[in-house]
Amino acid sequence: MERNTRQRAAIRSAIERAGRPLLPAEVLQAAQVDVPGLSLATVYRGLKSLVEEGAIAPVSLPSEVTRYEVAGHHHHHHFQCLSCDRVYDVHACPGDLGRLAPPGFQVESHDLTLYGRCGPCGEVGASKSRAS
Amino acid sequence: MERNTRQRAAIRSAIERAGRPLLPAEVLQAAQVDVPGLSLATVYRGLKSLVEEGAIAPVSLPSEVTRYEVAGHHHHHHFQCLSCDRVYDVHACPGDLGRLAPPGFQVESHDLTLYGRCGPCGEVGASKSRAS
DNA sequence: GTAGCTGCAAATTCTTTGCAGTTGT
DNA sequence: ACAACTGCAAAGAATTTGCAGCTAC
Repeated sequence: MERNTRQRAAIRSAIERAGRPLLPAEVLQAAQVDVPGLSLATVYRGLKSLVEEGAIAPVSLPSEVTRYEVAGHHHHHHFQCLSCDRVYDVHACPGDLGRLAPPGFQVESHDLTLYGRCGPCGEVGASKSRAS
Repeated sequence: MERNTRQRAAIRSAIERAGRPLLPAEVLQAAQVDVPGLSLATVYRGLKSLVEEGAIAPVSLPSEVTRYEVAGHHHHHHFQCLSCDRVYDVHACPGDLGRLAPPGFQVESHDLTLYGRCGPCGEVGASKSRAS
């Protein structure tokens, strides 16, 4: 079974504090506040085991490296800001998409990603400035 | 400007014949029928320049390597078979998704991916057999 | 005390690039 | 002719893994 190490706690805590899906590199940076010597390999191993125990969930978007967020949200989708690249949860769903598939195709699930300008970026009118 | 080489013609032709989005490795395999010595590096270079001249379009799905299909289709989405991993076009769209975003978020575009069992796989009941 | 964890470095996978030789136009 | 293209091998970027030492239980 899993042990309760400082590293694992720091990884989990970093994701919980963020409130939005984080990249492995962002998790590393945030978790190094608690555990300065933390390595990226440990972050990857921690992320994998936290996903397996159901504490966090992977968020995979087209052309993007997999991010991670706290698990337990119900079915939801994501919004990616075209300006800062940050990803946000969208707790809404068009629903009933099975009818869109070609005849003979059986739909079991779906992923939806919205793209545009997020609240913070819309306010300041920043153009393609990376997230902090 | 671009030159008309056997390699480029073979790459383009492989994608046109497929009728569905192909992985770079699938393009290589299909194009090697025309040009046996074709290298993967040339496939990548050819794909990039064909995208730039608008002949083909990249298809990027969550957790998947970018595939390529012929350009010119109007707005559409994709279906990925959970059994054979192949990707198909879906010429339908739920439309009007801007209302799903949080207040203050501006939606400009969206990506939708359906998952399930494709026609061919549904018929034979194959379980997780890779595409040919 | 010991099995599981950690950091480091090396290995993997996918994609890009440098280079010297080849080929359209 | 000459610039664009090609194959090969090496370089990159993201992720995984082998290993020897560390640590929670």
